[in-house]
Amino acid sequence: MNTRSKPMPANERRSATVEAVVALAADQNPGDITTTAIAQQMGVSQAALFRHFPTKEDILESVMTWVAERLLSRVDAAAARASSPLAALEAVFTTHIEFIAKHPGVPKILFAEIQRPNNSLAKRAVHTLLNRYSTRLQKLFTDGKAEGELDPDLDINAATILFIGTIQGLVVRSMLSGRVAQIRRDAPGAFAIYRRGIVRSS
Amino acid sequence: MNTRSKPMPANERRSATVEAVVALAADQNPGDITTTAIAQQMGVSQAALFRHFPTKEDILESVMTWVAERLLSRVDAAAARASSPLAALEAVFTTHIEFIAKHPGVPKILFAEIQRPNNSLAKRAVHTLLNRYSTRLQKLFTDGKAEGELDPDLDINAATILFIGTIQGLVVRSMLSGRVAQIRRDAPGAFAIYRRGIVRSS
DNA sequence: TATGTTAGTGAGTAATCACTCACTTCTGGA
DNA sequence: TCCAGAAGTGAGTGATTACTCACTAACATA
Repeated sequence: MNTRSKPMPANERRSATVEAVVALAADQNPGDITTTAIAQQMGVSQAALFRHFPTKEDILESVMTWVAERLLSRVDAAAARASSPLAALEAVFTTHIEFIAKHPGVPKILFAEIQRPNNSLAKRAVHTLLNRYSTRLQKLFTDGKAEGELDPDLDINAATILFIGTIQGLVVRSMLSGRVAQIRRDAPGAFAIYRRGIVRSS
Repeated sequence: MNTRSKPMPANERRSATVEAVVALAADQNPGDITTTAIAQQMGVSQAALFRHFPTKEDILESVMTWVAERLLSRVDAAAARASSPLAALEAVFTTHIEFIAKHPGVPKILFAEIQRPNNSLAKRAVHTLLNRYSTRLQKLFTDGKAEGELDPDLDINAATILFIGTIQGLVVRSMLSGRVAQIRRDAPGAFAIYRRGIVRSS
Protein backbone atom coordinates (compact mmCIF):
# COMPACT_ATOMS: atom_id res chain seq x y z
CA MET A 1 0.00 0.00 0.00
CA ASN A 2 0.84 3.67 0.12
CA THR A 3 2.27 3.38 -3.37
CA ARG A 4 4.01 6.42 -4.69
CA SER A 5 2.00 8.40 -7.20
CA LYS A 6 3.11 8.16 -10.80
CA PRO A 7 4.85 11.30 -12.07
CA MET A 8 2.78 13.41 -14.40
CA PRO A 9 3.72 16.35 -16.65
CA ALA A 10 3.46 19.63 -14.76
CA ASN A 11 0.67 21.10 -16.84
CA GLU A 12 -1.49 17.99 -16.49
CA ARG A 13 -0.89 18.02 -12.75
CA ARG A 14 -1.98 21.64 -12.60
CA SER A 15 -5.19 20.85 -14.48
CA ALA A 16 -5.86 17.95 -12.16
CA THR A 17 -5.37 20.27 -9.19
CA VAL A 18 -7.91 22.77 -10.49
CA GLU A 19 -10.43 20.03 -11.14
CA ALA A 20 -9.88 18.64 -7.66
CA VAL A 21 -10.71 22.02 -6.14
CA VAL A 22 -13.87 22.37 -8.25
CA ALA A 23 -14.96 18.89 -7.25
CA LEU A 24 -14.32 19.50 -3.55
CA ALA A 25 -16.20 22.80 -3.58
CA ALA A 26 -19.33 20.94 -4.61
CA ASP A 27 -19.80 19.43 -1.17
CA GLN A 28 -17.65 21.58 1.06
CA ASN A 29 -17.40 25.22 2.06
CA PRO A 30 -14.88 26.56 -0.50
CA GLY A 31 -13.16 28.64 2.14
CA ASP A 32 -12.53 25.54 4.20
CA ILE A 33 -10.80 23.57 1.45
CA THR A 34 -7.31 22.76 2.70
CA THR A 35 -4.24 21.88 0.68
CA THR A 36 -4.31 18.49 2.40
CA ALA A 37 -7.85 17.87 1.13
CA ILE A 38 -6.89 18.89 -2.40
CA ALA A 39 -3.89 16.57 -2.37
CA GLN A 40 -5.96 13.70 -1.02
CA GLN A 41 -8.58 14.21 -3.74
CA MET A 42 -5.79 13.87 -6.32
CA GLY A 43 -4.13 10.90 -4.66
CA VAL A 44 -0.90 12.78 -4.09
CA SER A 45 1.02 14.05 -1.09
CA GLN A 46 0.33 17.55 0.17
CA ALA A 47 3.89 18.60 -0.49
CA ALA A 48 3.49 17.67 -4.14
CA LEU A 49 1.07 20.56 -4.65
CA PHE A 50 3.76 23.10 -3.91
CA ARG A 51 5.94 21.77 -6.65
CA HIS A 52 3.39 23.08 -9.15
CA PHE A 53 1.98 26.14 -7.36
CA PRO A 54 4.00 28.58 -5.26
CA THR A 55 1.10 29.30 -2.89
CA LYS A 56 -2.45 28.23 -2.24
CA GLU A 57 -3.69 31.53 -3.58
CA ASP A 58 -2.11 30.72 -6.93
CA ILE A 59 -4.17 27.54 -7.01
CA LEU A 60 -7.33 29.55 -6.48
CA GLU A 61 -6.33 31.97 -9.19
CA SER A 62 -5.89 29.07 -11.60
CA VAL A 63 -9.34 27.82 -10.66
CA MET A 64 -10.81 31.21 -11.48
CA THR A 65 -9.06 31.28 -14.83
CA TRP A 66 -10.34 27.80 -15.59
CA VAL A 67 -13.88 28.83 -14.72
CA ALA A 68 -13.72 32.05 -16.73
CA GLU A 69 -12.42 30.32 -19.84
CA ARG A 70 -14.89 27.46 -19.78
CA LEU A 71 -17.93 29.51 -18.88
CA LEU A 72 -17.32 32.36 -21.31
CA SER A 73 -16.48 30.08 -24.22
CA ARG A 74 -19.64 28.04 -23.73
CA VAL A 75 -21.76 31.11 -23.31
CA ASP A 76 -20.27 32.70 -26.41
CA ALA A 77 -20.91 29.59 -28.45
CA ALA A 78 -24.51 29.44 -27.28
CA ALA A 79 -25.11 33.10 -28.10
CA ALA A 80 -23.57 32.68 -31.54
CA ARG A 81 -25.98 29.87 -32.41
CA ALA A 82 -29.05 31.90 -31.47
CA SER A 83 -31.22 33.53 -34.11
CA SER A 84 -32.00 36.79 -32.27
CA PRO A 85 -30.78 38.81 -29.27
CA LEU A 86 -33.62 37.60 -27.06
CA ALA A 87 -33.03 34.01 -28.10
CA ALA A 88 -29.34 34.58 -27.37
CA LEU A 89 -30.14 35.82 -23.87
CA GLU A 90 -32.16 32.72 -23.19
CA ALA A 91 -29.42 30.52 -24.63
CA VAL A 92 -26.81 32.21 -22.45
CA PHE A 93 -29.02 31.73 -19.43
CA THR A 94 -29.66 28.06 -20.14
CA THR A 95 -26.00 27.41 -20.85
CA HIS A 96 -24.96 29.10 -17.64
CA ILE A 97 -27.45 27.07 -15.61
CA GLU A 98 -26.27 23.89 -17.31
CA PHE A 99 -22.67 24.76 -16.47
CA ILE A 100 -23.61 25.26 -12.83
CA ALA A 101 -25.59 22.03 -12.71
CA LYS A 102 -22.54 20.19 -14.02
CA HIS A 103 -20.13 22.02 -11.70
CA PRO A 104 -22.05 22.89 -8.54
CA GLY A 105 -18.87 24.00 -6.80
CA VAL A 106 -18.28 26.83 -9.23
CA PRO A 107 -20.84 29.37 -7.99
CA LYS A 108 -19.82 28.62 -4.43
CA ILE A 109 -16.19 29.36 -5.21
CA LEU A 110 -17.14 32.56 -7.02
CA PHE A 111 -19.23 33.83 -4.18
CA ALA A 112 -16.71 32.86 -1.53
CA GLU A 113 -14.06 34.78 -3.44
CA ILE A 114 -16.20 37.90 -3.80
CA GLN A 115 -16.71 38.08 -0.04
CA ARG A 116 -13.02 38.64 0.57
CA PRO A 117 -12.18 42.33 0.93
CA ASN A 118 -8.51 42.28 -0.02
CA ASN A 119 -7.49 42.56 -3.64
CA SER A 120 -6.27 39.03 -4.06
CA LEU A 121 -5.33 37.56 -7.40
CA ALA A 122 -8.41 35.37 -7.34
CA LYS A 123 -10.77 38.20 -6.51
CA ARG A 124 -9.46 40.29 -9.37
CA ALA A 125 -10.01 37.30 -11.65
CA VAL A 126 -13.66 37.17 -10.57
CA HIS A 127 -13.92 40.87 -11.23
CA THR A 128 -12.61 40.43 -14.75
CA LEU A 129 -14.95 37.52 -15.41
CA LEU A 130 -18.00 39.45 -14.25
CA ASN A 131 -17.00 42.45 -16.34
CA ARG A 132 -16.56 40.38 -19.46
CA TYR A 133 -19.85 38.62 -18.81
CA SER A 134 -21.65 41.92 -18.31
CA THR A 135 -20.24 43.35 -21.51
CA ARG A 136 -21.68 40.45 -23.48
CA LEU A 137 -25.06 40.86 -21.84
CA GLN A 138 -25.12 44.58 -22.51
CA LYS A 139 -24.46 44.05 -26.18
CA LEU A 140 -27.39 41.65 -26.34
CA PHE A 141 -29.66 44.14 -24.58
CA THR A 142 -28.63 46.91 -26.95
CA ASP A 143 -29.16 44.72 -30.00
CA GLY A 144 -32.47 43.51 -28.65
CA LYS A 145 -33.69 47.06 -28.28
CA ALA A 146 -32.55 47.91 -31.80
CA GLU A 147 -34.37 44.93 -33.25
CA GLY A 148 -37.51 45.79 -31.32
CA GLU A 149 -37.54 42.61 -29.27
CA LEU A 150 -36.87 44.34 -25.96
CA ASP A 151 -38.56 47.21 -24.17
CA PRO A 152 -37.09 50.37 -25.71
CA ASP A 153 -36.98 51.99 -22.27
CA LEU A 154 -35.15 49.03 -20.71
CA ASP A 155 -32.59 50.02 -18.06
CA ILE A 156 -29.59 48.03 -19.29
CA ASN A 157 -27.68 48.30 -16.04
CA ALA A 158 -30.65 47.02 -14.08
CA ALA A 159 -31.29 44.26 -16.62
CA THR A 160 -27.69 43.08 -16.22
CA ILE A 161 -27.94 43.02 -12.44
CA LEU A 162 -31.22 41.14 -12.61
CA PHE A 163 -29.92 38.59 -15.12
CA ILE A 164 -27.13 37.64 -12.75
CA GLY A 165 -29.51 37.88 -9.80
CA THR A 166 -31.88 35.41 -11.43
CA ILE A 167 -29.08 32.89 -11.62
CA GLN A 168 -28.03 33.69 -8.06
CA GLY A 169 -31.54 33.15 -6.80
CA LEU A 170 -31.61 29.73 -8.40
CA VAL A 171 -28.23 28.90 -6.91
CA VAL A 172 -29.37 29.89 -3.44
CA ARG A 173 -32.49 27.80 -3.85
CA SER A 174 -30.61 24.72 -4.97
CA MET A 175 -28.00 25.09 -2.25
CA LEU A 176 -30.66 25.30 0.43
CA SER A 177 -32.57 22.31 -0.89
CA GLY A 178 -29.31 20.41 -1.21
CA ARG A 179 -30.48 18.92 -4.48
CA VAL A 180 -28.27 20.23 -7.22
CA ALA A 181 -30.41 18.93 -10.05
CA GLN A 182 -33.34 21.04 -8.88
CA ILE A 183 -31.78 24.08 -10.51
CA ARG A 184 -32.61 22.69 -13.95
CA ARG A 185 -36.26 22.33 -13.01
CA ASP A 186 -36.64 25.77 -11.50
CA ALA A 187 -34.69 27.66 -14.14
CA PRO A 188 -37.30 27.94 -16.92
CA GLY A 189 -39.95 29.47 -14.64
CA ALA A 190 -37.56 32.04 -13.26
CA PHE A 191 -36.37 33.02 -16.72
CA ALA A 192 -39.96 33.32 -17.94
CA ILE A 193 -40.64 36.07 -15.40
CA TYR A 194 -37.37 37.79 -16.21
CA ARG A 195 -38.15 37.65 -19.91
CA ARG A 196 -41.56 39.16 -19.30
CA GLY A 197 -39.82 42.00 -17.48
CA ILE A 198 -37.57 42.98 -20.36
CA VAL A 199 -39.48 42.30 -23.60
CA ARG A 200 -41.28 44.96 -25.59
CA SER A 201 -44.93 45.12 -24.58
CA SER A 202 -47.19 44.04 -27.40
CA MET B 1 -3.36 51.38 29.99
CA ASN B 2 -4.89 47.94 29.33
CA THR B 3 -7.68 48.78 31.72
CA ARG B 4 -10.01 45.99 32.60
CA SER B 5 -13.35 46.11 30.85
CA LYS B 6 -16.32 47.06 32.99
CA PRO B 7 -18.58 44.13 33.79
CA MET B 8 -21.84 44.05 31.91
CA PRO B 9 -25.00 41.96 32.37
CA ALA B 10 -24.74 38.71 30.44
CA ASN B 11 -27.60 39.42 28.04
CA GLU B 12 -26.19 42.83 27.14
CA ARG B 13 -22.80 41.29 26.57
CA ARG B 14 -24.36 38.72 24.26
CA SER B 15 -26.09 41.44 22.26
CA ALA B 16 -22.84 43.35 22.01
CA THR B 17 -21.14 40.21 20.73
CA VAL B 18 -23.72 39.72 17.99
CA GLU B 19 -23.42 43.34 16.93
CA ALA B 20 -19.65 43.05 16.86
CA VAL B 21 -19.89 40.11 14.46
CA VAL B 22 -22.31 41.95 12.18
CA ALA B 23 -20.03 44.98 12.16
CA LEU B 24 -16.93 42.90 11.41
CA ALA B 25 -18.63 41.04 8.58
CA ALA B 26 -19.12 44.33 6.76
CA ASP B 27 -15.45 44.58 5.82
CA GLN B 28 -14.15 41.08 6.31
CA ASN B 29 -14.82 37.62 4.96
CA PRO B 30 -17.38 36.29 7.48
CA GLY B 31 -15.72 32.88 7.48
CA ASP B 32 -12.44 34.47 8.51
CA ILE B 33 -13.80 36.27 11.57
CA THR B 34 -11.89 34.94 14.57
CA THR B 35 -12.91 34.99 18.20
CA THR B 36 -9.91 37.24 18.82
CA ALA B 37 -11.22 39.77 16.30
CA ILE B 38 -14.69 39.71 17.84
CA ALA B 39 -13.28 40.29 21.31
CA GLN B 40 -11.08 43.12 20.08
CA GLN B 41 -14.06 44.79 18.41
CA MET B 42 -15.87 44.70 21.77
CA GLY B 43 -12.88 45.83 23.81
CA VAL B 44 -12.80 42.67 25.85
CA SER B 45 -10.44 39.73 26.22
CA GLN B 46 -10.89 36.73 23.97
CA ALA B 47 -11.51 34.49 26.95
CA ALA B 48 -14.45 36.67 28.02
CA LEU B 49 -16.42 35.52 24.97
CA PHE B 50 -16.53 31.97 26.23
CA ARG B 51 -18.14 33.04 29.47
CA HIS B 52 -21.25 33.94 27.46
CA PHE B 53 -21.16 31.44 24.62
CA PRO B 54 -20.12 27.78 24.89
CA THR B 55 -18.68 27.68 21.37
CA LYS B 56 -18.08 29.95 18.42
CA GLU B 57 -20.88 28.26 16.55
CA ASP B 58 -23.30 29.36 19.24
CA ILE B 59 -22.23 32.92 18.57
CA LEU B 60 -23.05 32.49 14.91
CA GLU B 61 -26.41 31.00 15.73
CA SER B 62 -27.22 34.02 17.89
CA VAL B 63 -26.25 36.25 15.00
CA MET B 64 -28.68 34.41 12.74
CA THR B 65 -31.47 34.72 15.27
CA TRP B 66 -30.76 38.43 15.60
CA VAL B 67 -30.88 38.86 11.83
CA ALA B 68 -34.07 36.84 11.45
CA GLU B 69 -35.93 38.77 14.13
CA ARG B 70 -34.90 42.21 12.95
CA LEU B 71 -35.40 41.55 9.26
CA LEU B 72 -38.75 39.79 9.53
CA SER B 73 -40.22 42.31 11.95
CA ARG B 74 -39.26 45.23 9.72
CA VAL B 75 -40.53 43.49 6.64
CA ASP B 76 -43.81 42.61 8.32
CA ALA B 77 -44.31 46.16 9.46
CA ALA B 78 -43.65 47.47 5.97
CA ALA B 79 -46.07 45.01 4.40
CA ALA B 80 -48.75 45.88 6.94
CA ARG B 81 -48.57 49.56 6.05
CA ALA B 82 -49.02 48.92 2.32
CA SER B 83 -52.35 49.46 0.63
CA SER B 84 -52.27 46.49 -1.75
CA PRO B 85 -50.36 43.22 -2.30
CA LEU B 86 -48.20 44.71 -5.05
CA ALA B 87 -47.47 47.78 -2.95
CA ALA B 88 -46.60 45.43 -0.09
CA LEU B 89 -44.16 43.53 -2.30
CA GLU B 90 -42.43 46.75 -3.20
CA ALA B 91 -42.39 47.85 0.44
CA VAL B 92 -40.88 44.53 1.51
CA PHE B 93 -38.26 44.85 -1.19
CA THR B 94 -37.34 48.41 -0.25
CA THR B 95 -37.24 47.57 3.44
CA HIS B 96 -35.00 44.59 2.81
CA ILE B 97 -32.61 46.68 0.72
CA GLU B 98 -32.56 49.37 3.37
CA PHE B 99 -31.75 46.76 6.01
CA ILE B 100 -28.85 45.50 3.90
CA ALA B 101 -27.58 49.01 3.26
CA LYS B 102 -27.54 49.63 7.00
CA HIS B 103 -25.98 46.24 7.81
CA PRO B 104 -23.81 45.28 4.84
CA GLY B 105 -22.35 42.36 6.73
CA VAL B 106 -25.68 40.58 6.99
CA PRO B 107 -26.04 39.19 3.45
CA LYS B 108 -22.41 38.13 3.56
CA ILE B 109 -22.97 36.16 6.75
CA LEU B 110 -26.11 34.58 5.34
CA PHE B 111 -24.42 33.46 2.19
CA ALA B 112 -21.31 32.24 3.97
CA GLU B 113 -23.52 30.14 6.21
CA ILE B 114 -25.47 28.62 3.34
CA GLN B 115 -22.29 27.40 1.70
CA ARG B 116 -21.54 25.08 4.60
CA PRO B 117 -22.76 21.53 3.93
CA ASN B 118 -23.11 20.26 7.49
CA ASN B 119 -26.33 20.82 9.38
CA SER B 120 -24.97 23.36 11.80
CA LEU B 121 -27.19 25.31 14.15
CA ALA B 122 -26.53 28.46 12.18
CA LYS B 123 -27.38 26.89 8.85
CA ARG B 124 -30.67 25.59 10.12
CA ALA B 125 -31.43 29.09 11.38
CA VAL B 126 -30.88 30.44 7.86
CA HIS B 127 -33.15 27.74 6.54
CA THR B 128 -35.91 28.75 8.91
CA LEU B 129 -35.49 32.42 8.07
CA LEU B 130 -35.71 31.78 4.33
CA ASN B 131 -38.76 29.59 4.79
CA ARG B 132 -40.57 32.20 6.84
CA TYR B 133 -39.61 34.88 4.36
CA SER B 134 -40.87 32.79 1.44
CA THR B 135 -44.16 32.11 3.16
CA ARG B 136 -44.79 35.83 3.49
CA LEU B 137 -43.96 36.41 -0.15
CA GLN B 138 -46.19 33.60 -1.30
CA LYS B 139 -49.15 35.03 0.57
CA LEU B 140 -48.59 38.37 -1.15
CA PHE B 141 -48.40 36.69 -4.55
CA THR B 142 -51.61 34.78 -3.92
CA ASP B 143 -53.42 37.89 -2.69
CA GLY B 144 -52.09 39.88 -5.62
CA LYS B 145 -53.48 37.35 -8.05
CA ALA B 146 -56.85 37.37 -6.29
CA GLU B 147 -57.04 41.14 -6.42
CA GLY B 148 -56.11 41.16 -10.08
CA GLU B 149 -52.86 43.08 -9.61
CA LEU B 150 -50.61 40.20 -10.62
CA ASP B 151 -50.51 37.94 -13.65
CA PRO B 152 -53.10 35.21 -13.00
CA ASP B 153 -50.71 32.64 -14.50
CA LEU B 154 -47.81 33.73 -12.30
CA ASP B 155 -45.59 30.85 -11.16
CA ILE B 156 -45.42 31.59 -7.43
CA ASN B 157 -42.42 29.39 -6.79
CA ALA B 158 -40.47 31.08 -9.57
CA ALA B 159 -41.60 34.52 -8.42
CA THR B 160 -40.26 33.78 -4.94
CA ILE B 161 -36.92 32.61 -6.26
CA LEU B 162 -36.64 35.67 -8.47
CA PHE B 163 -37.58 38.10 -5.68
CA ILE B 164 -34.71 36.81 -3.56
CA GLY B 165 -32.50 36.63 -6.64
CA THR B 166 -33.13 40.27 -7.41
CA ILE B 167 -31.84 41.20 -3.99
CA GLN B 168 -28.91 38.82 -4.39
CA GLY B 169 -27.98 40.40 -7.71
CA LEU B 170 -27.91 43.81 -6.09
CA VAL B 171 -25.80 42.49 -3.24
CA VAL B 172 -23.29 40.96 -5.64
CA ARG B 173 -23.12 44.21 -7.57
CA SER B 174 -22.51 46.32 -4.48
CA MET B 175 -19.94 43.90 -3.11
CA LEU B 176 -18.00 43.98 -6.35
CA SER B 177 -18.08 47.74 -6.59
CA GLY B 178 -17.11 47.99 -2.95
CA ARG B 179 -19.50 50.88 -2.45
CA VAL B 180 -22.26 49.75 -0.14
CA ALA B 181 -24.46 52.78 -0.74
CA GLN B 182 -24.72 51.92 -4.42
CA ILE B 183 -27.31 49.28 -3.62
CA ARG B 184 -29.84 52.00 -2.83
CA ARG B 185 -29.32 53.59 -6.22
CA ASP B 186 -29.54 50.38 -8.23
CA ALA B 187 -32.48 48.87 -6.38
CA PRO B 188 -35.42 50.77 -7.96
CA GLY B 189 -34.37 49.90 -11.52
CA ALA B 190 -33.99 46.22 -10.72
CA PHE B 191 -37.33 46.08 -8.98
CA ALA B 192 -39.01 47.86 -11.90
CA ILE B 193 -38.05 45.01 -14.23
CA TYR B 194 -39.12 42.42 -11.68
CA ARG B 195 -42.44 44.18 -11.22
CA ARG B 196 -42.99 44.21 -14.95
CA GLY B 197 -42.42 40.47 -14.95
CA ILE B 198 -45.14 39.67 -12.43
CA VAL B 199 -47.94 42.22 -12.93
CA ARG B 200 -51.09 41.52 -14.87
CA SER B 201 -50.74 42.65 -18.44
CA SER B 202 -53.02 45.53 -19.25
C1' DT C 1 -19.04 46.61 55.84
C1' DA C 2 -18.91 41.71 54.73
C1' DT C 3 -20.00 38.09 51.45
C1' DG C 4 -21.69 35.23 47.57
C1' DT C 5 -22.11 35.57 42.69
C1' DT C 6 -21.15 37.07 38.29
C1' DA C 7 -18.00 39.03 34.79
C1' DG C 8 -13.26 39.62 33.12
C1' DT C 9 -8.35 38.25 32.38
C1' DG C 10 -3.40 36.33 31.29
C1' DA C 11 -1.33 32.52 30.19
C1' DG C 12 -1.74 28.72 28.62
C1' DT C 13 -3.24 24.03 25.35
C1' DA C 14 -3.80 20.78 21.45
C1' DA C 15 -5.09 20.84 16.78
C1' DT C 16 -4.65 22.44 12.33
C1' DC C 17 -3.02 25.37 8.82
C1' DA C 18 0.14 26.68 4.63
C1' DC C 19 4.54 25.97 3.42
C1' DT C 20 9.78 23.96 3.33
C1' DC C 21 13.47 20.79 2.59
C1' DA C 22 16.50 17.03 2.14
C1' DC C 23 15.91 13.06 -0.07
C1' DT C 24 13.94 9.31 -3.34
C1' DT C 25 11.97 7.69 -7.60
C1' DC C 26 10.74 8.02 -12.22
C1' DT C 27 11.32 9.09 -17.21
C1' DG C 28 13.10 10.40 -21.72
C1' DG C 29 16.83 11.13 -24.65
C1' DA C 30 21.89 10.34 -25.90
C1' DT D 1 22.80 1.69 -20.36
C1' DC D 2 23.37 5.81 -18.10
C1' DC D 3 22.23 10.08 -16.28
C1' DA D 4 20.26 14.73 -15.73
C1' DG D 5 16.29 16.88 -14.60
C1' DA D 6 11.55 16.69 -13.32
C1' DA D 7 8.06 14.90 -10.09
C1' DG D 8 6.93 12.94 -5.58
C1' DT D 9 7.45 12.26 -0.51
C1' DG D 10 7.98 12.11 4.89
C1' DA D 11 8.93 14.71 8.32
C1' DG D 12 9.22 18.59 9.69
C1' DT D 13 8.41 24.38 10.74
C1' DG D 14 6.22 28.54 12.79
C1' DA D 15 1.85 30.73 12.92
C1' DT D 16 -2.84 30.74 14.08
C1' DT D 17 -7.02 28.74 15.68
C1' DA D 18 -10.88 27.76 19.20
C1' DC D 19 -11.09 26.78 23.71
C1' DT D 20 -9.58 26.15 29.07
C1' DC D 21 -8.39 27.38 33.66
C1' DA D 22 -6.91 29.35 37.88
C1' DC D 23 -7.27 33.61 39.48
C1' DT D 24 -8.99 38.63 40.19
C1' DA D 25 -12.19 42.56 40.24
C1' DA D 26 -16.72 44.36 40.57
C1' DC D 27 -21.41 44.34 41.87
C1' DA D 28 -25.79 43.39 44.69
C1' DT D 29 -27.70 42.87 48.95
C1' DA D 30 -27.98 42.10 53.71
